[in-house]
Amino acid sequence: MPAFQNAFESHDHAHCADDVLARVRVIVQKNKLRLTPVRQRTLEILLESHKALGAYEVLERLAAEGFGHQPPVAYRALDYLVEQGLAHRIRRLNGFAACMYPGADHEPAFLICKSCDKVAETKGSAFDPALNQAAKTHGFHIERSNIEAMGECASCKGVL
Amino acid sequence: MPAFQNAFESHDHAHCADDVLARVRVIVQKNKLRLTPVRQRTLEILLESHKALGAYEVLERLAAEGFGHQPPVAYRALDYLVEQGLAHRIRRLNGFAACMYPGADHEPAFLICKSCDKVAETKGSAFDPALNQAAKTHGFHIERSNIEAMGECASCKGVL
DNA sequence: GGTCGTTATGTTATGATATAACCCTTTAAA
DNA sequence: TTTAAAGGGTTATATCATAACATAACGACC
Ligand SMILES: [Zn+2]
Ligand SMILES: [Zn+2]
Ligand SMILES: [Zn+2]
Ligand SMILES: [Zn+2]
Repeated sequence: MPAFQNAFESHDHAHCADDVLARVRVIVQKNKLRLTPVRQRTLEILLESHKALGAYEVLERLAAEGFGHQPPVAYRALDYLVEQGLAHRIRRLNGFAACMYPGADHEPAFLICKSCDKVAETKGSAFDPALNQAAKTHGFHIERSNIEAMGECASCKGVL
Repeated sequence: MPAFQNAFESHDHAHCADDVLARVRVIVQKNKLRLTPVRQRTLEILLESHKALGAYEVLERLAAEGFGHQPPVAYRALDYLVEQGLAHRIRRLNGFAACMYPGADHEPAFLICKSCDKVAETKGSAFDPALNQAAKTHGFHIERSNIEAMGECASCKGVL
């Protein structure tokens, strides 16, 4: 288990990203995933920063590197990563972010800084208890939940 | 306080919607809101069902009733309702739903049935404790949070 | 009531996001 | 080595959202 990295603070991000990639490689082996060149590069691009990227931003990068130039190229790679739990979709930003806890079987939740646009993923493992309670009351079976919190990170708050 | 209505079960929805509208009227008075004809109709349209509506679906309805025919007409009315807390945006569905607890100062959370597309809003009042904890760890100040849970309602599960 | 800044509502045009449908290539299984 | 399934490229189009501008209604004030 890696040391906790605060996405909002400056840190050795190369190490931070490599660490995720190392865990991804294990999962790829274990689950016999086909992490093809486009998919691999897409994941690496997402891992370059703690910001969520739009599909078209990813596409630009891929195209510049010799992959296809059309939207489905990016969407397919991104969708695959999301399906495999290696990336998450951040609806509020119409964007995608690499999963920081691949293989950890968690309900993703995100802290999104409105000032610097960085995104931190939290590794909660279960659903919000209040949500669970509500589901029970409604007779509803939750399969997936998405939590996106908007606010401001400490670094940005300090600057203001 | 109105009786709890399970959005997924059949119920006296006319009463359910009227009840919300009654509470909206109080808020409009109290906060001196300008619930103009387009805005009022937009809210009523959202209240017709427990499904989230896309902006263009709302627009179609408004246009048919003599209001403007262009997207900004719908988006402006919807954005206003959201700003005033009378409606919520459901990012996962690219849609909007009337707030079922107007004036109740709550962090909205939604249960979305993948089969019948109905949406139930829960009246949790505070942030997810795990999310709060994560925010604390990250030195992050949460302003708003959105919780959207996908799954299946009891009615639909029974049918399958 | 008339003046005037603010808010509201309509328009046209465009931007941004996402998917459908098709074709050929690669992969891995029989 | 044949063959079905998955991948990756294309063109075209669907869907969602906003920018920019013009006119009309409102409301505070004199
Ligand atoms: Zn990092
Ligand atoms: Zn920040
Ligand atoms: Zn109802
Ligand atoms: Zn249902």
